[in-house]
Amino acid sequence: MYSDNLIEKLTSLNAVDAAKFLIGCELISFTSEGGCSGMIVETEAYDMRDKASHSFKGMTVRNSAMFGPAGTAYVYFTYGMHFCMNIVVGKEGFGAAVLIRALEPLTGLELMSKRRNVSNKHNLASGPAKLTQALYITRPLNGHRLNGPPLILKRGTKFNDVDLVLTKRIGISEKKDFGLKRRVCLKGSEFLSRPL
DNA sequence: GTAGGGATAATCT
DNA sequence: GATTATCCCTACG
Repeated sequence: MYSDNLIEKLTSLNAVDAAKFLIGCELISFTSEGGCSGMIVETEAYDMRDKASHSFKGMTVRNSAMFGPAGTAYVYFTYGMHFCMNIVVGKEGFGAAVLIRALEPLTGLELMSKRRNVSNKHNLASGPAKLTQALYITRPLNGHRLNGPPLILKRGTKFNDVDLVLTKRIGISEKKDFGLKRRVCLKGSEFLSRPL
C-alpha cells in the first residue's frame, strides 16, 4: 500500500523534482474487468508559476483537483476524445502536478491490449492518452486519492539523475515553454511517447 | 521512419 | 468562436 512516507515525499517536492521522483514508481489499476499495472517512464512538471499550466490563472471548476493534497489524481478531458492524468504534488492549495506521459506495461497486458485494440507491447501505454485508455482512467477518477482501488500509486524501481533525461515539453508552444526543460524521461526506455 | 491532416467536444475568451 | 498537456491513418521516401 501507499505509505504516509510516500505522501510526505510528494508534498515536500517541487513539481520538477516530483516529476523526477515519480519515474520508476508503479501505477496499478483494479476494475471489474481485472487488474493491470505499469512503471512510469515519462513525466512532465506543471505549477502555478508556469504559463503552460492549467493552474496558472488560478482555480476553476476543471482544474480544482490540482489544488488538492499531494497524491491526488487530476484527470481532464482534452482534444474532444482523450483523457490525461496528473499526480498532484506539493502543498495543498498551491496548484502543482505531474503529468504522467508514458508507462512500461508490467502486468495485465491482455486487458490493456483489449482496451486499446492493439497488440504491440510498445503501443499500449506510450503516451498520456494511451495510458489512461489502457488503465481505464476516466473522469470519475478526477480527485481520487491514489492510495486505494481502483487506482494505486506505489514506489518501484529507484532511479538516479544520471538515468534521467530532461527535455522541453510536448505540445506546448515555444512562447509558453520558453527555455524550460520540464519533461523527464527514463534514459534508454523503449516505452517513451517519443524517442529522445 | 517521418510528415501532414482529420477527428471531436469541453473549456475558456 | 478559438484553443487544446492527443492519437491514428495515410502517403511518401
